[in-house]
Amino acid sequence: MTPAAPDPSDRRSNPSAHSNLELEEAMDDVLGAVLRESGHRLTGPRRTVWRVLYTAAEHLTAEQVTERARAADPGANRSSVYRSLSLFANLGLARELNLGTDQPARWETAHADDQFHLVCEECEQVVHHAGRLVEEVRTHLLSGHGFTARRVDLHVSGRCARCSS
Amino acid sequence: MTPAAPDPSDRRSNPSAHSNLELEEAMDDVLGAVLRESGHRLTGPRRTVWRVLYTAAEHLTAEQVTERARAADPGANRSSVYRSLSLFANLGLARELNLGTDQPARWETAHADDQFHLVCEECEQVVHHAGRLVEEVRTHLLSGHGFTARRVDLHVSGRCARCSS
DNA sequence: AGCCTTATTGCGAATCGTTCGCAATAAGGC
DNA sequence: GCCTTATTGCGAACGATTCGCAATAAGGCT
Repeated sequence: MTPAAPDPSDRRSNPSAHSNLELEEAMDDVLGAVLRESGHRLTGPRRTVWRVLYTAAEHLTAEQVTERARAADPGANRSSVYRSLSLFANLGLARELNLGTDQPARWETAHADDQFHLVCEECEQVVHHAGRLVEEVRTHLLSGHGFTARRVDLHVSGRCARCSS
Repeated sequence: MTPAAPDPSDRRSNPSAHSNLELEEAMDDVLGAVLRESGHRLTGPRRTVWRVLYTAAEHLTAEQVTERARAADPGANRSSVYRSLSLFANLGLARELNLGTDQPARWETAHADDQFHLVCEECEQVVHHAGRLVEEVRTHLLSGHGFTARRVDLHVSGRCARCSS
């Protein structure tokens, strides 16, 4: 039931290493393949949103995605951005994260969810942190409690090394 | 900086074991002490909200807290409930949890945060799960990365043993 | 017990992220 | 190129939460 979720993190390399054209084609290929396979259409707005997400280093709010999308296509529409984002989430291409009620949701390209998020309360930076920890949680819950984890969200807030002065 | 957070879970026992009066007095004592110590007033609305939270088995939304508060005091006000809840959170008496953008926030009495939440997607039940895991995360992050974790949120969604059929 | 100060309440209006309805548009199969 | 129908764009609607402000009541003081 869970669609293939390509991990694009390793493709987010220095753009100057490849021609823009190549990069764009590569992004479109990923998107086009997943959309076609799931019976959806590859449209302009979806391509734009996907490119924004794909080339973003950080986690973006829907609003930020919209702004950046407008840089490429001034007519980019908020509703469509939301629709694209949630479609991508359903297809396993993107992931929504909630850091708190006060904060709007953030979006990122999907990655295996055995990573977690560290938020520094001082510099407000959000970093991914890979580790086997999430995998441990999974197996522990399954073997010890019969609970099959589909999604694991580990969110830690505190102070990063730099800000601990 | 983190105020004392009494763990009420073990007091949430069968009400018939104690007189209602005793229970209510005990609840008020906890609340009154924390409020007084932090320079706040013990008011009717706060008492009502606290009792609701304290005697609730599950995690309640602000709306649910309001409903239940109205059972005790028909004039209970939504805004005041929100204000009480967030005050309690600041004082370490309560904790807000966010299970997703689509869901409104849930509230519970504070407990040591070395517990995490399992949400079954089938029966929609939310269970606490105690464990040393969160503590492990803390020490790992600190020693390995210099990151001082203040708050750890571990939220797992999937299927509980009963619903895995 | 009564008074005074000022924190807290209650009310409605405002905010803001997100979703929806629907007519207009454009993908992609034929 | 044509036709079907998924998708868009627009604005309005929604729902959780917050805010402003006048009215109220805690709790210290006498």
